[in-house]
Parts: sequence; structure tokens; C-alpha cells
Amino acid sequence: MTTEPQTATAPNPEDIPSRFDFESAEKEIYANWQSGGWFHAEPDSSQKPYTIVIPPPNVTGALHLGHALNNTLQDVMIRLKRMQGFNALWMPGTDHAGIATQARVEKRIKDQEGKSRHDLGREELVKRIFQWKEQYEARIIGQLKQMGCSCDWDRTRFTLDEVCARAVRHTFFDLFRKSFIYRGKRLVNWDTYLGTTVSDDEVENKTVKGNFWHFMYPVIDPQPGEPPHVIVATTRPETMLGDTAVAVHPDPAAALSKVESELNVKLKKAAASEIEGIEQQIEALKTRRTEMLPALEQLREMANDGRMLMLPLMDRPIPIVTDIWAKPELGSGCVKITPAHDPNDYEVGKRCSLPMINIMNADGTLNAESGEYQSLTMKQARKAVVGDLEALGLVKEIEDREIEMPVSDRSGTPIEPYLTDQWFVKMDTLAQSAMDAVESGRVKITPARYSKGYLSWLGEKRDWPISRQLWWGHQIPVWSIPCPTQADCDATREKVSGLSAFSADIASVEIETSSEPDPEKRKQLGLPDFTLHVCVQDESTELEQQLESIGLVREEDVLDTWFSSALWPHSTLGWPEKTSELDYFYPTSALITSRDIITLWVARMVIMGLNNLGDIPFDSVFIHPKILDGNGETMSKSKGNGIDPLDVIDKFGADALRFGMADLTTETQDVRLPVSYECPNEKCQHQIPHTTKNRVLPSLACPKCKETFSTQWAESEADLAFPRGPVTCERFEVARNFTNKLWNASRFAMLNLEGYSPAPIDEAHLTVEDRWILSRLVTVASTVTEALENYRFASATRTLYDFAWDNFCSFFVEILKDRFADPELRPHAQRMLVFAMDQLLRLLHPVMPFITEAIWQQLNRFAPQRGLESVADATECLIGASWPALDARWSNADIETQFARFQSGLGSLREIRARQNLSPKKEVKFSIRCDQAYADSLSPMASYFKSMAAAELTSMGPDVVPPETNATVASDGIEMFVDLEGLIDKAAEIKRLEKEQKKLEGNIMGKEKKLSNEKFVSSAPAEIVERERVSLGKLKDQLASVITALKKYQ
RNA sequence: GGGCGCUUAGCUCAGUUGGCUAGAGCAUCUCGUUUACACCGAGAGGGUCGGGGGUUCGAGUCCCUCAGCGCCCA
Repeated sequence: MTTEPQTATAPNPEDIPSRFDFESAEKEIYANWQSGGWFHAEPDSSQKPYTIVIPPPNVTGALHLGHALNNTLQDVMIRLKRMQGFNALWMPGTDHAGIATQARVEKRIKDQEGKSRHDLGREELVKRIFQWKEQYEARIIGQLKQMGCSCDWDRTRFTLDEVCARAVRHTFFDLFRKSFIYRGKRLVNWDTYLGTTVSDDEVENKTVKGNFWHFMYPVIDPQPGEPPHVIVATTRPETMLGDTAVAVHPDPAAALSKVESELNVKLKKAAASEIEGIEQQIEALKTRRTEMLPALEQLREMANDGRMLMLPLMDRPIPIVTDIWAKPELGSGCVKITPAHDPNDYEVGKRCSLPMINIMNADGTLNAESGEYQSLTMKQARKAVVGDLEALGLVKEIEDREIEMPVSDRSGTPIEPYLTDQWFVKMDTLAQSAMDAVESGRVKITPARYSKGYLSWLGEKRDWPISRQLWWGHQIPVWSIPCPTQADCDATREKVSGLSAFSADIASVEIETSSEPDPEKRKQLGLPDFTLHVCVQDESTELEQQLESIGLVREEDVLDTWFSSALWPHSTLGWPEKTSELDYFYPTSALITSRDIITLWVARMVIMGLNNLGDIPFDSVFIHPKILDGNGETMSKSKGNGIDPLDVIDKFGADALRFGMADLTTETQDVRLPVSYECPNEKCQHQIPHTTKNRVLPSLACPKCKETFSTQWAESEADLAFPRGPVTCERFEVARNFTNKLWNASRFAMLNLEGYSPAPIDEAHLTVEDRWILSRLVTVASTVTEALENYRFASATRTLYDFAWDNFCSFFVEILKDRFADPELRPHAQRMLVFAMDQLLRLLHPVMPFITEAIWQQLNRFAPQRGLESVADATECLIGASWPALDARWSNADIETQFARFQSGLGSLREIRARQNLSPKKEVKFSIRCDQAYADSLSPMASYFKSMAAAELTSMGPDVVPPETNATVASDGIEMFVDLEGLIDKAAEIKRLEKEQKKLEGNIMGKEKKLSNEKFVSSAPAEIVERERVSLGKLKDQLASVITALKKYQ
């Protein structure tokens, strides 16, 4: 059903700007999409769902180009699926990002007000962080909107909001009740500044200058022949206060031999430059064997005899133990063991059942266990300990040495290994379920190689430490009470179990047995035999008060951020409520993220989805490349090399940003994006490449024009007053130029659509180029669809770019110019142009939604009804249009070959024109000697040579006689003669022919060699051999023709 | 130490299962403002596919090895 055509009158060229004004268009278009409800999805059983949950950006700060990439790809998929008729939901939201955000806000408060979090208190700090969150959440969402992201904003979630909090409580309760959650001691990375644990991935190792101190520990009652001291070396002398043993290798001779043989193996393979160093090492080992081995073996015997050392300063007897951690090839061959303050020593402590003495308070000062050094900081203690040992004459040597120092990523302070109580999730069963999901193919990871890391990480089944000593996050819903004795424990348990919550099964109790096995020691340290923990499912003031009145106290710690992120695919859909959304949209369809959080996040979502719903969270995971800067470094906030996508949008437009992003999404794992500032001074516009220094400055001076400009980091009024220097990158220029090309193609259409009348096309009227563009459209549409559905984004963008520019603009539109000039051909030509544009716009929409929508609206003004075999009203918005589904019968290889002949002929003509330096207006005549079939296939396009190469085809066929003075081009079994009477530049022509001759001879030789190789002819597939033969024949014809032509001039 | 990548034109990258003369964009050079577009058009130059070995009729593509770079996990 169509209404009367209403074609707008043609605009004047000056009515349509020759550049797309993306700035104003983007805002308006986005607002229209939103008000049209296009982003919102409701469960609807008549449609298939397609769901993506956003990797929630951290509210730590603004988004950078890495996020732009991530979200572009998601929006491309969502828009594609929406057009394909799916009920597409893109679930948006943000992540509270525990430590990262708290650290950032704390630092800000410290800088601006000089206050610590303890000055503010928990409630006030959380309030402040919430204010920060509001600000950055708004900014992040604003950025996503400007990028064109079609998220269902009505459903926006935050990992700390009520819905998510409820999901967290229910999950925690469930795991607690299944006894998957426990509390235990663990050596953690302690940030003494923030007063919290930081995870391994938040620790950075720095190489700094330090010392290696050699101390002498006296032997208690040395027997005759025994040394009076044992020498140990350390880079952290202050930890000796917590030493509980000295270790020596159980078989030093064997250990030395092993090292030596390893060195010998290395020596054999070593490069010349390394040989000397390795030989020296082997020599040193030999010396060591003769000089030190007896002493080490003696120490080993002493250890076996249970001999003791006196720990200086503390006057504590400590044993000599044997453990493989002691390296006989290093230092004295003995190593001091501080189990509570060193990860390796901790393992030794566990192996040798050593006491673990914690000498540090949470704030980094020393505690009562360090005797008279109590309340010094670790740094002060170092000085004091070294000084005191020197006074005692127990320092043997101090070496200068470079040491690896772990530093907190968040605060920059050195990490102290620290033994504390932490909550854990038992991973064995849970991890196995997530491994099965990927191994069985229920969750498909693309590119497949990333499954390996996922599986091997899960395969370790290491328990997940989930407590963080922070205030920003989900507070652990556990109330605890120490029970000194079994009797206390039973009594408390009885009291607690009597509460109504227990009969309602919304609270659960667990008993923790003290980790200190020695009852005497427990008494000494005041440790209870048991601790009773109660976990409460839902927030309940009443129950909490009841528990507290019994004497239970709530755990202060909060949960690891990833705990709530792990629930994201179902918590956002309302779980644990049985919502219709959950029922309809879960499991989600795709998860698109970057590789650094495959284990931290992806694996845990699979675990939690399976645990909470018994189903995987998503069918498919796509891991996209990481964006590196021009120096090959990953973009991150801490480095300051992250680029605000809005900078790019301001300069190039959102479509260019998106196209650029999709275009660099190949299957590689990283991609470099060298960026520069552009001097905003109109007359200068100098490009200033980013360096490690200038990329973090709030303002800088242009080295060329010396004018100062501001950057994205500008905060002060003074900096903001300077003009903003945008960030540029070649990739986006290419993309921007592409949008402009598209804009102008549509501009051409608008200027030529007056009098457009919609009608189904008559196949009889289709020209070769019509059939060609239709055939190309079928191929391009299927290539793009297949590429996008398999996450090959760059392949899709390149196909589209080439098609739009090289096929559509450079040929189809160019040819149409001739046809528009002819009133008889015009109506059909208009319909073809309209149809081709319509299809192209649809194909480009997922990647470049704004400009395609803008052009669609214009096209709707001039050609509201369109179609190929039948005509229909176009949808009002492109976002809601259907994905192209052109009948495959339009695909036509013969037509494409036929058209390729025209293109090749045109190319030859243009090349000759350029070589001969003919002015564009100078018309030439040419003829083609070819068989009749070829002539017939080319003749429909003969007239186009005139407009596209200023060349007139005078004759074509088998009997063509070349003109006296001509330039000859032979290719594909034909000869083309360009009449150059009175025009020829002989030297140029000879040069061209000689070059051609050389090239042909080279190729012919290669092919002849190949074909004369009997093995090739007999082994290679027949079609390959045949292809080579045909190709050789043609090359020989061409060469003959070139030689004939050359002879004429020589 | 283990794992995963990368090395192709001056730069940034394509190159599905080995098979026509290894491609693109930018940059460079030449020509051109013809009424969609100079954010444009026409043309050109530029590569022993990191080195070495192997498998094969045939290797940028598969295998081994060496070198350099990056990331992840210890």
C-alpha cells in the first residue's frame, strides 16, 4: 500500500552544505532516537531477544579510547541485530570500582582539605564518594550518548544500587550456606597508606636502588668446630624482628650441581656476548663448592640436630631448618625466614610449621611483637635495626644492589606483605563448572586462543579472596562473635538459632575453628578457640539489632568489586526476583570486552551465572584488541595517555570515531594508535605528537607558533582560558573523509532527484552498471553480515569503505551523471540511485549511525517511496529499518566480469593520458581490437569512456586496424590503440612500453619455469595448472603486442 | 620460568583453508579546481613479507630455530 508520491523540489547546491555538520545533527538525531523509544526493549515473546550487557565502566573517571572501542563494537552489534529484527537490549550501567574509586577520592580530599578518611569517618567518606560517582557517572553516560550508543537508558544500573545490592546479598548468603565462603589467614599485599589489601593486579613492581645487608646471627652454644655465627642477607632488615627461623638447603651439594649443569646447558646455546658472563658464573660456583659447601653441609647437620640460633635484638631462640627455598648458590647460602612478612617465607613457614609473627600494625607501624621498636614505622625501624646491629658488631657487610620493590598502583606506597584474616570463596566446584561451560562450547570465546588462558587460570582453582579493607563497596553481610570455649560456642549458637530468621531460612551460621592449633599459644595471644559467624540474606534492621544484642559484630570489610560485577548479567535483569526480563533476556547473547579481564570478570560471571541460575550468562564472548598509544603502551588513567573520545568527536564527529574504531578491530591483540595534538591556532595547525611528557600536561605551547593551548587535562581557570588543542589521529581523518564522501554522494543525489517517481524497476531497462551495482550489493551485504556476525569488524568496514567509495561513488554515480542528462533515461536512473543509496545506508548504519540517519531523512524527503521489485514507504527512521536482504539472484559473476572490462579499459586510457601528459579537456580517439564477444560485452558502456576519460571509442572488433601513431595497451587478450596523431610524446611512450615489456618478460619467465616443471604439472590440481597456462598465453600475447609497438618507435 | 601475541612499503595495518603479478589508507612525486565532494579527482614511485633452516610441484601463509618487541601468569 503506497500513498501518492510527494517529491520535494530539488534544492540549489548552496542549500546543502558540502560538509556534514555533524555537531548539530548528532544531538538532534540522538534525541529523536531516544524520544522514539528505539533504545528501549521489553520482553516480547513474538520476537527473538538479542542482549548485551555493557562492561560497566568504572566511575573512577572519564572514558578513554579503549572504552570508545569497546562500546562502539557493542553498539554496532546491537544496531545490526535490531535491524535484523531481533528485540535488541543493550543493558547499560556503571561499576563502583571499589579501591580505584575510593583511592582517587581519598587522594583528592587529602590534596584539597588535608583530611584522611579517618578524619571524615565511614559515613561521610561514602557520601563524598557517592557525590563523585554521580558526577562521573553523568559524564560517562554523556560520553556514551555522544558516541551514539543505543543503550536502554531506562534500565541503567550501578553495581552498588539497591537491585544489585540485593543480588549480592543473596549470592553471598547462598555461597555461605553452601560453606563455599570461609575466613582464613592469608599473606596479602598490604597498602599501608590506604590501609587495605590490594590485589596482585593492582601491584606494580619497580626496580629501585637498595642495599643487601649481611647480618650475623649467633649460634647458641656452638660445639667445637661449629661456627659462632650464621650469616644471612636481606634487602629488608626491619623484618628480622619477625624472623622465626634460618633456613639452609637440605642437600646443598646436589643443588649446586643442578645449577651448574643448567649453566652448562645455557652456555652451549649462548650467544657470543653472553659466554664470558656464564663462564664466570660457573667458575664462581666451583669456587663456592670448594670453599663453602662444607660449611653449608655442616649447617644442614646442625639443622637436623635441632640446633638453635639467637635472634639478635629480640633475644629469641630460633631454629635452623632445612628447606629448598635456601639457595646455596646465593649469598651465604642461608636465608632468614619471616613467615608473616614475605610470601616465600610464608610458604617455608607452612612447610616447616614455623610460628608466624606479625610485627606490623595496619597503618604500617610496628606492633608489640617488635619489642622496643614498637610504634616506629617500617622505614624508621630499618634505620634503628641496622644501627643497633652495627653497634653489636653483627653487621658483616652492606652491598649496593638494585632490588625489585612492589608498589601499590593506587597510592604509590611500597607494599608490605601482611598476614591478616580474609574472607574467601572456595573455588574447586565453582571453577570446574565454568571450565566445563567453555570446554563444552556452551560459551564460545572469540578469538579462540583466549580460551586457553581462561581454562588454565580456572584450572588452578585458587580460592578467591573477596574481602577488602575499604568503605566503598558492599559491606560483607556477616556478623561474628569470638567464642573462647566450646561451651560458649554452643550457648551462642543456641541463642542465635532461636531467632525467627533461622526458622525462615534467611540467616545461616558457621563456626570457624581458630587457625592457631596450639591451645597454650591461643591462651597466650588471647585468641578464642572458635568464632561464630552469622550471615544474613536480606537487609533487616530488626535482625541486625537482635544479633548485635547477643554480642555479634558486623564485619567491617567490603567485598571485592568483582564480586558484584560477577553478577552483572543477571543482577541487572532483576535477579533474585523472577522478573519477566530475566526470563526473556537471560542468557544474554554476547559479551564484548578486552582481554585483561577474562579471568577477573568473564570467568567469574560464568561461575556466578551457573551458580545462581544454573545457566551460562552469555553464549558468546568477543575479546577485542587493546589500544596502545604511539609508543606501544596501553592507555590507562594512571599513565595519563588515555584520550577522551569527546576530543575525537569534537574534531571528526562520532561516526568517524566509530568507523575508525571498528576499522582497527582486527584479530590482533593490540593495535597502535599514534596520536598528536593539533595546534588550535588557525594559521598554524601544527601537529605535535604525543610524548610521555606532553600527554599529561593541562596546557602546552605549540613549538611552531609558540601559542599556548589547553588539553583534556585542563582544570584550572588559567588553563581553560587557552583554546583547546584537539587530539588528532590519521585513522580518524580517513574515517572523517569517508563520512564526507558519503555526504557528498547523497548531496549529489538530492541535487538530481527532482521529479523522482517511484516505480518497480523494469528488468528490461537495467543497464550493465545497474546489474553490476546490484550484484555488488548482494556480495557486499552478505560479506558484511557474515563479518559482523563473526566479530570481524575491520573486514566489514573495509568492505563497506571500498564498496561505497570505489564502486558506488567512483563508478556508479559517475556513470549516472550521463544518464541523468538524458530525459528518457533519467527516471529509471533516479530509481536505481535511490535504491542503491537506500541499501548502502542500511549497511553502513550500525557503524556510522548519525550520518546515515541524517541522509536517510533527506532521502525520505525526495524519495519517500522506493524499492527494486516493489515500491514501499521507507521507514521513518533508519534505526528501525530492516537489514538489507537483496535476492541472491542479483548476484551475477558474468556482469561483474563485463564491468571489470570497462574498468580495466578506463584504467588503461587514463594511464596513457597521464603518461602522455594530455590535458583533461583534450579529447582522444581510440579503438579496440578484440573478438566479437568482447566487443558485444563492452559496447553498452562505450559511451562512458567519453565522460570518464575524455576518450571516444571509434571502432571495436576483430578487424580493427591501428592508427598510424598510437599508444598500444594489450591486456586480457585484447589490444587497445589510442590515437595520438600530433600528440605523441614518443619518449614517454617508449618508456612506458619498455617498463611493460620488462614486467611481462619477468612474469612469463616465472610461469614458463613453473609450467616446464613436470612435478608441478603432475602434482598441482588441474585447474591451477590450466589457470597458469591461460595466464601465460595472455601474457605472451601482450608481450608480442608491446614489442610490435616498440618497434615502431625505435 | 610458563603461556599468548607481534615482526609485511617511510608510518599504521590487511592478507580466511598454502595457488593468478603481495594489497589498503596516510605520507611522497606528477597532473588537475570539469556544476556531489580539494575532507576531491587522475596517475606514478616505493616491499629479497625480521634472520636462518625444513616440508611441498608451490610458503607472507605450515613446521623447526635464532633475534627483537609487547602483554598475561608465576
